[in-house]
Amino acid sequence: MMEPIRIRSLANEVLDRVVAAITSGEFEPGEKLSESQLARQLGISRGPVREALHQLEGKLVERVPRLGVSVIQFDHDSLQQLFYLREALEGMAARLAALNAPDGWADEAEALLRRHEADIRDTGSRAYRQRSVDEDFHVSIARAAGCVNIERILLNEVNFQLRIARLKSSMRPGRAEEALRQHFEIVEAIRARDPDRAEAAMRRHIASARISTLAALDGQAGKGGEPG
Amino acid sequence: MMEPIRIRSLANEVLDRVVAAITSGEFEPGEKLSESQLARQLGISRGPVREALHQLEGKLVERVPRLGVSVIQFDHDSLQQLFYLREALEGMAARLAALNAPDGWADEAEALLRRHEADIRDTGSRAYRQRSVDEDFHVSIARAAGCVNIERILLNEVNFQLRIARLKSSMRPGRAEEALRQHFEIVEAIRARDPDRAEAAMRRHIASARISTLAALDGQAGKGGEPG
DNA sequence: ATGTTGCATACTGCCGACAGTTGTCAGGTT
DNA sequence: AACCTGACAACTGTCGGCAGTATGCAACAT
Repeated sequence: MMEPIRIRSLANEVLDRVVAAITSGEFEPGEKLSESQLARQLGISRGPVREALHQLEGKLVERVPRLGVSVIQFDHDSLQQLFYLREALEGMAARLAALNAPDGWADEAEALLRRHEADIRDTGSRAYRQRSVDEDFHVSIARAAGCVNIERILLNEVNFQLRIARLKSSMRPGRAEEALRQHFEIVEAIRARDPDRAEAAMRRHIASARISTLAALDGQAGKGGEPG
Repeated sequence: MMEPIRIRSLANEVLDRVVAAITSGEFEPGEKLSESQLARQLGISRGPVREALHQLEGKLVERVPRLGVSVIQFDHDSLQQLFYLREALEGMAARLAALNAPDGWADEAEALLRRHEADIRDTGSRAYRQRSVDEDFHVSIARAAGCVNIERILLNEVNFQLRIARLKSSMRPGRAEEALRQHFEIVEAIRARDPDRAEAAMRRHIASARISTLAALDGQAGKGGEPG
């Protein structure tokens, strides 16, 4: 098969690596990232590194003029705001998916959820796989909505920040099953072509995820304690 | 008053100029922007120009690897999607504003709307001033919401694209008055601290703006005709 | 006439280097 | 001992230049 050759610039490569490093916890929140140092470590010039870091500004890193960039930090407020943003965007995505999703979409999504269901039943370790499936589900809805703006923001901003947040807060027992039920509700509303119900179901889902995640974060924050 | 000195890099300066040039129609949609040419015209190196264009990627310009950037084009679909994005984000912003806005906010917003009302009554030319006031109103709500994520996206993505769209479609007679009434409804809902009503009012407002704008665009498209 | 090949031009992606600025720390001062 | 001072190191912002690639055009083959 003659697949088209993917053109990957160095800046793109650096972008992927930095995103992976931050979302995997290799770079800690608040850590300062030096253009020069990264360039030396990667064996390339500062130009592509600079480009990649600029593309992540406001998403995964913060910039201070003449001082450089540092990995964003998450406090209670900014995490709450991230969930509000998700509720708005993914709610609208679910609404548009109910209107625009292709006919076979609901069946495929349901198959995905069945696999997810089996995963939860089989293995007690619900850590990574479940999160990956969960991401796939939400990404699938964003694609089905057919709105490139929303899809881009969810992919390049929300998901990245969400992965950082997930590094810190573990899931509460029972939350996976609850989320799965809500996912089924969303798919059914989209299958029924009911935009109001689809948006409402998605917003309930995100809202309960917000409450659960913030509670988990607060519990861990109390356990870990803060310096000072 | 000791205002903080704004540190402006060349890249920032270029960013502002390019945004102004695109949103004022100096660069037409689809026009190719050459890094080298812009750098020569501005009398600087290609570095800052490159940076600025990268920051506008996906917002005001499109990039094709090894080919460069060109000003984004708006068809019916992408404009509709822009309004869906607005409806989601600004609806949530209105909801959060109803919850978080400081006490004096509603009075200030109402004063802004009164000035807007006077403008509409006094002058028949509702072109620029009205649009500026309209922008101020929506920006004010985004700020009052206290959600930096939503505020940033509205400011750096939605508003820019909206200005391009406004270059092409003129307002229908009576639309300004309708929009003003809807603005008052939104402010009243926020003053009453009623998040459901605030979000619903804002979404009705954006939805009617969407219908009006798309109708105006289609009418002009039929008049102008398309090549081919 | 149509399609292919080769070349000239302009541009993007990338690099190494320089100026100005910021943070740090030794050394001296009060 | 605490504070100020000045130099050193590292980094960001910017620049000019080089290699590889895409566009347009002319010459050639079919």
